[in-house]
Amino acid sequence: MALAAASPKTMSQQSAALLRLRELLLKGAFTAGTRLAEIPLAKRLQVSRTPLRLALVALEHEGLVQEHPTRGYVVRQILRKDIFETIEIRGMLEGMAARLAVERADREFLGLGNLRRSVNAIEIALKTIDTDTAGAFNTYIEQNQLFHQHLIALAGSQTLAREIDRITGRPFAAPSSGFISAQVDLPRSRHVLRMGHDQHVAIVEALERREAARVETLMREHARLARLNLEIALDENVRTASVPMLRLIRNGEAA
Amino acid sequence: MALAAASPKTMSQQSAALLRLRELLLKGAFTAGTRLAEIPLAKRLQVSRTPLRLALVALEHEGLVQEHPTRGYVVRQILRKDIFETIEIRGMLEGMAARLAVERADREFLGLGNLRRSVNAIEIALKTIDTDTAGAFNTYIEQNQLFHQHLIALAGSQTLAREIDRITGRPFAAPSSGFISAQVDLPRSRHVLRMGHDQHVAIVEALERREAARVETLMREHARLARLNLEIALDENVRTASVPMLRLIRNGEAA
DNA sequence: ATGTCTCGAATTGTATGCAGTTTGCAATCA
DNA sequence: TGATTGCAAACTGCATACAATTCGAGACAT
Repeated sequence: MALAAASPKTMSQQSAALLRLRELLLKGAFTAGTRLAEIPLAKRLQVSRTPLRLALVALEHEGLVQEHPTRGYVVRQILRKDIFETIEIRGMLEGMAARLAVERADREFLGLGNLRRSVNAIEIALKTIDTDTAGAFNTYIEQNQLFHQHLIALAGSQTLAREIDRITGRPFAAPSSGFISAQVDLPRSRHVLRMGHDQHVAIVEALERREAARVETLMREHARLARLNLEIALDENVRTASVPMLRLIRNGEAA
Repeated sequence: MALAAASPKTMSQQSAALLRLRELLLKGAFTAGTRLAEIPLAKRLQVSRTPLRLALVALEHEGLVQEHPTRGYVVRQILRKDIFETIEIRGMLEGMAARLAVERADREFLGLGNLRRSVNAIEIALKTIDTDTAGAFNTYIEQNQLFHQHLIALAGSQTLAREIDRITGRPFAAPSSGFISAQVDLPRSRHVLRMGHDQHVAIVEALERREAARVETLMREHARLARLNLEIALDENVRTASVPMLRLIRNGEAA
């Protein structure tokens, strides 16, 4: 076999399976609860069953699939509740990161420049939001991601960074370009961008002043924008055709 | 203890490998950085390489082992810094759990009885701490674990419970019987028990009064006792013979 | 003596065969 | 008609063989 045509370098089959399967899951290619039969899935991903198995174990720890008691793995269903809680957890962790950044007295915030750059870029983009809505959204998503990355780096905690990474990978836990840009047309979503920007400004200010408790609270609240976004999307019935991942969401209790 | 999730009847080879290897790692059977060669390890764990591999993937996500870029897995080294950060994260998450417990207005805290029972049991045990030190320690460890479990259950968040479980499984992130009981003879450690108990009392009180912010802060601080414990152990040079896991800890930066 | 290159042994990553279960279907019975 | 049981197909979990890499030892050149 070894038809590694698609991979640029020599990527292990396991990584290939992991990446491709994760992408499929996040794209919502399966409905919640679907059994992931190994043989057809292996064929689809162009790997054999062994590396696929390894990928499934990894994805279980990422919370995207679930071990079926008697039979392999199934696509994990995502309850709204789960998403909201995950967002809240992300807020806690990023809040902690912001606090740690302040508490590290050793560095003189050399990294604040990066944060300011992102904030400025968003500020400029937002001025043209009515004429170039898509562009403003794209800039926001891009620079927002950088903002968060830099802030987490400032915390100087490898451990925390890892955890945030894990959480952020969960569906809808953090703004993803595919999801957000589906909402470009909604006025309410535009307003969310402005709110996010204003929060960024406040966060940078709090960091400058070394206001640890404040910046922690601000980051927590900032994370909750993801919740607001999701609620808007569900309210407005964003067509699931453009965001098939939405189909994974269930309202009620666990089924 | 969802970490011990396994079917009692037919334990899969994978679960067996996972449990036994985790135990070995947490016992400090390997020094940090040791390469985990598959063939001898498989022999030692009485499983074949395939399930062992799956267990290693799982353990990587738990943070106990690390993938070597070119060659299998190595035992992850634990920096003091990592431990302290992990403890802090646990405090954040448990604080969130306590807050959620308060915020859930639907239940009338039916579970507070469990918490009170644990608190009372510890209270009684502490009265005999000078005559039956070991017994008091054991009771504390046992009931403390229950206390935390019940509190987390009160939060009613499966997602959060999972994350806390993950974090708690990390070495030294939470009081473990093997570690704590090695400190029975230290007066400072006895004092830590009393502090922990006093905090439990305050936590229950805050829950009763539905003081969300207070209980969150209390839980955070409560987690930091684990840090204090570790520092005492390192200060007093608790013999690594009795807690070989201590050998995994390194002080400096990543090596 | 030090550094580099080559070759061999050992180890990992992958594929696949096999056995034990589970599931779905169908036939039988109430 | 509905439920139950038995059977066959399919699938998972595991072990192992095979191939591709990597590491180390030793020789050779500088």
